Amino acid sequence: MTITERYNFRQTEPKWQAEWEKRECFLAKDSSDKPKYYVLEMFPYPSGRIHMGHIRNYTLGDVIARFKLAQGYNVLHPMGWDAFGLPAENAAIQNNLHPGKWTYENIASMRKQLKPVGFAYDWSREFASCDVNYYRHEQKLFLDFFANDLVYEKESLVNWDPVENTVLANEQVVDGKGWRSGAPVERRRLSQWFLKITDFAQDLLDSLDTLKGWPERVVTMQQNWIGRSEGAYVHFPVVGRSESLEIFTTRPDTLFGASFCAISPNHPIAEELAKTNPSIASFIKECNSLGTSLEDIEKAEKRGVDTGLKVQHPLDANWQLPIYIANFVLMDYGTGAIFGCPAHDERDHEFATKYKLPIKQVIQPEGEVIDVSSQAFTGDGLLVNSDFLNGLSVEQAKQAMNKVLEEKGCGRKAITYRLRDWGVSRQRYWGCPIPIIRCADCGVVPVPEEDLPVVLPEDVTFDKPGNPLDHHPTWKHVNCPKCDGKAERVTDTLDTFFESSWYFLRFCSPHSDKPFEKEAVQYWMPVDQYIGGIEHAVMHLLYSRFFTRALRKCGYLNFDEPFKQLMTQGMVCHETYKDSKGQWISPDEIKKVDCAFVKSSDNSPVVVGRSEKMSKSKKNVIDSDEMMQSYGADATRLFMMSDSPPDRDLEWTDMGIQGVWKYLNRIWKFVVEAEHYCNKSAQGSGDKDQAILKLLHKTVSSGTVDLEKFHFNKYVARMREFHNEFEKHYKNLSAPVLKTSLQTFVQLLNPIIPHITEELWHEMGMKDLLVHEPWPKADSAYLKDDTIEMVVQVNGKLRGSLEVALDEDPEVIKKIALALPNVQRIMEDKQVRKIIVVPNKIVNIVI
RNA sequence: GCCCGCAUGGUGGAAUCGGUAGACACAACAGACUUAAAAUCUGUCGAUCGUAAGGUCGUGCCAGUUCGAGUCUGGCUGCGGGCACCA
Repeated sequence: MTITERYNFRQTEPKWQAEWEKRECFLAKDSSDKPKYYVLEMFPYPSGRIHMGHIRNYTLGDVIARFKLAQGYNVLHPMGWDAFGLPAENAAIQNNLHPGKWTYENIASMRKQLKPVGFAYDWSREFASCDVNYYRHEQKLFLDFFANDLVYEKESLVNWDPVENTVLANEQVVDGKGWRSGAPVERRRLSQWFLKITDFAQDLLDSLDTLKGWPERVVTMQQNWIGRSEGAYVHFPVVGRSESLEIFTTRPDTLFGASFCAISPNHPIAEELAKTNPSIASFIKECNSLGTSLEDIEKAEKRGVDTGLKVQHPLDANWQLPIYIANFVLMDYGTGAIFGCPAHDERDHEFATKYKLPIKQVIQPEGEVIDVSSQAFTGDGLLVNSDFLNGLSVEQAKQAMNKVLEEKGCGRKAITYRLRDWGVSRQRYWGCPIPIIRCADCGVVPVPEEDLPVVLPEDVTFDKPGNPLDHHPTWKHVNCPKCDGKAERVTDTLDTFFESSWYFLRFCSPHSDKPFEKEAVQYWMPVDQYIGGIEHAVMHLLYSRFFTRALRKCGYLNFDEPFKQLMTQGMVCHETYKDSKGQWISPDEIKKVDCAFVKSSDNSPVVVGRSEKMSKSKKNVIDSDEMMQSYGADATRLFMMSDSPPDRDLEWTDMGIQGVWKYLNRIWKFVVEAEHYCNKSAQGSGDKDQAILKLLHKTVSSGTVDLEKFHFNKYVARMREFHNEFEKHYKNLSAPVLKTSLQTFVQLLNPIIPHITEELWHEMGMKDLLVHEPWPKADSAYLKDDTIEMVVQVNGKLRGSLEVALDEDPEVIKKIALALPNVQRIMEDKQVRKIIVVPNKIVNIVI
């Protein structure tokens, strides 16, 4: 076998990677005559191994980067590490390793895995967010936010493990218990730092309309997350007390249908009552054992306890309502108190039925009989049993009620948002220290800028629970920058979403001694194409949108939206397997015998399960290194791109990667052979030349559109279609047509399989690198057809087809269609009622 | 519980604006080459009736709009993502 017969990726791939690096093909220049293009994939958490989900994410970005490079853009395509986070601390506890050591070792091994895939990254811009040179700037940004009134401190609820005396992440609460101690968690108040994202709620909502390049579902999810609602605050005087209970409602129109008020278990009144009332205290304790996760709270059975307290109806002094403490009322939303109208709200209805509270109908839909005792009616209608609101529509009633509430001084119209301010305090070591000092005399004192960075101490221990920064013997003890008296650092670190909210700005000028250079950000931002998982649809993307607004307020930049276009990719899945004992087993522990899988070790039968997201727990992870070794980067890349569209899940299969590998060899063999054929001075026929040129230009034209829309799987299919046709006829082409067609074909494949195409380009005797070649352009002269095929239907059913000139007269088409034998046969002697002609597409005869 | 998606042959998917359902592949089957296997090449490949021409059914389920629905509307079912301290 000669070298040209089989493609040797083990030699080729490293060779061209070295060449690209040597010639600095992918270094982004901070100024250029070319238009700029910033393509970014969500930077990875350095968990230790590159998995297939990473490879898919980065291949998507890489194909775009290479395509845009060829199209003549100045491309920025960077890579870095989202390196702070909980897993590093867990590893530290388990293996007695420093989180920093663990993290940097992981980064090194992941970088080593990533390089052989041949991504067109500008590696000179790489950084890890746990580098002091990254987080020192983050501290500066925090201080600027502080100075610009975007930071404040307030008490909020956390999950507390009473045995370990530690704050737990939601993930660390399993069935209401601490994951290590097994102790039931408690909700506990803790003073925490918050960013005022709600200052921008309306703007974050309004600007979503401008994000035309975002998937609609992500926009909808953000809209719902921000959750603007118009309603009213209403004061209910508490009977026998001087205070009143303030509630928020979106349905002031139903105020005359009120039958109870409910407050959160964490409402001040509830907590006060708990001090003297043991049954209330135990109910609150039970509610608190649910932890802080909204999901758990809302899934739990709706329960309440009567406080014994009564409120007066704001519009009728003789009407009293009970106050309940209810487990579904959240302290974080509105005022932590609601009024219940069971007839017109499902949750209130459920609650009222359970505690035998009155259900009073106040809305009557027109021309419909309803029974609110059995089911809440939430639709539109006219107000009844409601004093001055009677006869009004829901919308009119809302306005009328708001007006009266305001006049009587017992309420006011208000707009609220579901969005809450962003709590950024974490009681953990492996994060960016919050640069604040507490002084007994001066209070809260920000760390002076010249004292930055506040560096994480290296000498920490993880032998006891809680925050090592808090335990550290010396770190937190400092002198107050104002009065020089004894003071303490805040030992909380920032939420890791903080790092990922501005890293895309840092990539524009990663070596700057400021957070970023204004000019560089001005030039590169916004990110033209951002790519990552749908799981980040709300939080990360919303925080980043908030950050640019906050930075704008601080004078750092002058735009609001960081990501012009967004692509959300699906997961990488694999079949799952279980052995005869029902234990998960991995794909490399099994083998195929007579169409069924058995365990390699003992030939026992294996149960094949459905395809699921690759995860360690289900043992269906395919190692990227193994694929690199067996099939190489191009094959892995091609498989990633050719099967599923980017936003859907991709199922990794052994057969699939093998098929792609075979195809790479077919490309190799074909191009090499055809190239030889060029030199045999082939004599082509004009007909075949024209036909292949037509197909070639059509392929270039529609292929370019596919790439622009990120329809990579269709793009690959189109290339194969062209290849199939080309391979059939290449021996009948003239040498010049064969040559250009081959070159264009190789070039079109380049963004997806860059190594083999670079090698073929070289084999074809081209002097420069293929990555330097401009993207091919389609000649419109080849794109038009003179005649087209039209389909003929009778009553919407396919009955035949006809070939006519482009834009043929509809009357002519009708005649030809009616004359078709199959149409004649179906019609028999029936009358034509109507004929619909859709130009150049279809004829439908209605009989 | 709430919010957001998705569902097309044995499998992954294609169908640009409501206009030929199944492009391009994978698997399978048959054949060629081979001592044999692999590789490669050729052919078949939604179901069903029919010798064929051709017909009927078919895009998770039930309705609806339309000359025409995978695509639009309403109602379900199943699966997935998110729910604020996993990243």
